[in-house]
Amino acid sequence: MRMVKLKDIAKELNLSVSTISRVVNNKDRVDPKTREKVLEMLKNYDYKPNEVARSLRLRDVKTIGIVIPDITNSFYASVIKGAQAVCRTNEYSMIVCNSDEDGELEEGALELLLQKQVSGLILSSVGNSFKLVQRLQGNGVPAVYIDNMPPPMHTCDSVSINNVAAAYKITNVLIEKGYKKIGIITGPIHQSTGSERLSGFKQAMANAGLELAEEWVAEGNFKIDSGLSHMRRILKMPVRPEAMVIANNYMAYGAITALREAGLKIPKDMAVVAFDAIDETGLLVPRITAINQPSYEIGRISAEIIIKKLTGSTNKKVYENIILEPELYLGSSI
Amino acid sequence: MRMVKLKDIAKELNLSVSTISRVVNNKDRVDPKTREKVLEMLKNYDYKPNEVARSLRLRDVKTIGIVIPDITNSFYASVIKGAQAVCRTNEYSMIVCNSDEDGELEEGALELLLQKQVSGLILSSVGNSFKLVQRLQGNGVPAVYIDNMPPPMHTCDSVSINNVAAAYKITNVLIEKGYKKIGIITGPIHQSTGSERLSGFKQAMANAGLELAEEWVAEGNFKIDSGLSHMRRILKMPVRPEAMVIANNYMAYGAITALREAGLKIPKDMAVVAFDAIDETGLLVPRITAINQPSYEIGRISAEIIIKKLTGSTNKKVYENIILEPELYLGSSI
DNA sequence: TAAACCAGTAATAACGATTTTACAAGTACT
DNA sequence: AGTACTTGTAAAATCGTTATTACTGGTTTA
Repeated sequence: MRMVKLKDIAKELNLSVSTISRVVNNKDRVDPKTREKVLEMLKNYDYKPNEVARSLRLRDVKTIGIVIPDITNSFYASVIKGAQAVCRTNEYSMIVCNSDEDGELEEGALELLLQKQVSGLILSSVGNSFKLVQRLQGNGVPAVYIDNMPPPMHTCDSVSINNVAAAYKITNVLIEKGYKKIGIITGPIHQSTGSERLSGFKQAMANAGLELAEEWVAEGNFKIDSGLSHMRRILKMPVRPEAMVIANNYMAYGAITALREAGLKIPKDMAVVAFDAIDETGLLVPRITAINQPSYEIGRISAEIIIKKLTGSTNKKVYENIILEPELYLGSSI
Repeated sequence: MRMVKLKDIAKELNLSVSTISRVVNNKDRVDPKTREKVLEMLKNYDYKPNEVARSLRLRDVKTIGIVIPDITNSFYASVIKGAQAVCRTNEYSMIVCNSDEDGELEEGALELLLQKQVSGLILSSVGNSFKLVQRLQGNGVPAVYIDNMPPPMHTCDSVSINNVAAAYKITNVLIEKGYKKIGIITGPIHQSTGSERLSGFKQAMANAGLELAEEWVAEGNFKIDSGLSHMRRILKMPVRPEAMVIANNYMAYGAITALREAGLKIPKDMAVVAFDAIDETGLLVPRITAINQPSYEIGRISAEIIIKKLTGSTNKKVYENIILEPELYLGSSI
């Protein structure tokens, strides 16, 4: 059994396709009596318009593409969930692509989305796909960067937190507690999240007049293993830091594991602060003090920006750079 | 700047659209010299076919739809990731829909996917959307159920674990350790996961000749709160179970929280076993003994079944019901 | 009463691709 | 030399919609 189409309904009622279409789309210029008849028949056959044909004709697929590094990271999952909620109420759907933290795969995903003619794009970039994004934008596709910002940020929309300020803030929490020997495991330096969090950390240290020990500054890759290995390495040093800032949740898991391996207690032997909701179970002891990004909101606002640009009369060339306020969660890890 | 299309290239080279199309699709019957010229021009303009038009003509959108209750649940996120990997290598994309555990929203999502003409469907159903799924199948769209099975399972493909056997097994782990007074917090009884896990539990109890105390059998809803409140209630009873089976990860978080509130230790005061990877951080103490579903595999195999049916010559009316072996993780919670 | 207008409908032309058919010129075969 | 086949290309049909234009009666207007 094939799907019933306008033509079938038209034939059944001896009407033209265009009339049926006008009924479906609730346009005027159709006799109330005819409309009645058509509506009944549509219901009989349970007619559902073919969105592919519709998209082609209207040149709009009503679909937002999202490319993120890892969907199993609850931060990104939550971003997606937020964007979804907005999409649903606006009858948009979402094509979700995992880049697996791989720049090539990210570009592949973007090309796919380009070909699929997505109406809008949400992107957390791990590579340098900026040119592709510009092409999308050139075709009238609004693009919102989240998490990692592209080099020339002012030519894109974005929704993020102020990573420099956030890192500054959480480092200061340590400093105010009296910690002086502080290290950091940050993210890849070529990603804005990595470099900005490092930068905020350094500013806080400098501002407090604290010496920054370069051997306690490690560049991780935002994955568990890198938190584990960097912390293991640091723990072997003749002089250890008293506290560590860890630039994301996964690396924190690894770092904490390294501390436990070494039989060290948090915060007695070393204090730990981090980024992202470390523990969605709420069961981890001690609770880790962390900068908590409003992930759901990031997704929600991103989708709203896109839909506003698509449906509203706002100028597409005017870009919004939304900075959200992260939440500081105070645990007992310091 | 609009997107360049076949017609533009054709005009530029004084050729017909069909010739360009044949070059793009690597069909024969085109002069090598012409092909050369065309290829160069395609590269010049960086031509990318419009997938919407293509999909309409070919009647295939090369897209798999997936509807799951909650993308922030790492189980489902992992399913998606597995399916994605397969989709990527086969140049399919995925439309992801959250049902938020709501039957109505689930149906809405399915209708959307139907209209979008998705090529295949992966579904974890929380309601009774079976009729809609049948309609999809009637249109030649392979549908794979995961997690929760529909009532007449033999008319659909499915990938799951044997929930009865798994519950039986993990209950037996408790029994072999010598626990006799055992309770359970299961999922909604109208969902197969809920009822089957309860059923396996009951079989294990009966088989061991243990008495089943009905007041220790609670029907939860797979969310944190329900684990919390049911466990609180059970802890207030005059006679407490010595061990509890919890039917999923979220309810386990709640149940463990209730135990901690009451100052009870696992497993000394009460043993706990559960379903799903309780702790992705690997930091929870004690580690919870649990049935671990191969979520990534479930996604991967689901997508493979769909793509095989779409591209292969397999009969679409022959359904596969894949039962995967879950992993038993032995923690120190018993 | 003829021109102008209107409501209701059908016919037609898009949207951007692929596939089928048609056709022209060149080559092979009898 | 005339037919048949081959090769390369163009033209047309198609996918299922929506939007524009054209047409048909009937009603209003000058």
